[in-house]
Amino acid sequence: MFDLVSDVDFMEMMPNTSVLAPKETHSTDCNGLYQDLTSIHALDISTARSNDFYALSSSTASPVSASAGKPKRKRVISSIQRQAANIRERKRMFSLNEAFDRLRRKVPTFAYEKRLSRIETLRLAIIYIAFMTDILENN
DNA sequence: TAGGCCATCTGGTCCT
DNA sequence: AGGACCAGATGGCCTA
Repeated sequence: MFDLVSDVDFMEMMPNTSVLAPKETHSTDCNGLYQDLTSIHALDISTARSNDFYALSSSTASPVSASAGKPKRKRVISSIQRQAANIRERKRMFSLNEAFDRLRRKVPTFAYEKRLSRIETLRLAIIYIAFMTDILENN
């Protein structure tokens, strides 16, 4: 497999060619990792809120502010709050991946045998934007 | 089997 | 006070 980011020569690319028609993405494969978001959204995070507590950390291992030497307030959360935070984080990562999928569809690729990884997508997008900018500036 | 990629969990920090 | 964001750790899956 060639190095997609470093080997792609955009000067050889022309708009409206098949190059600009990226292969269908695999946004739903990934071993079912894009699980049913409806179930995630259906979860009622609000119920996870309760009489939670912050605690002023008093242990010796408590973090210390980088700027000041005073002990920092350490957040102590219940397991229910932790679960709610996990759900929020999953939703956040899901929306991030959706954005990556949208970007993948905008970035021209060769008939690629596999989906671009996130880092490949970003690098290719950078190159593509630079290429298009160059075209605009030279016209 | 090693390395790459990804999802998930987790705790810390920032922001409202 | 709590949600958003971030980065590190971990484990699973896939491919060369």
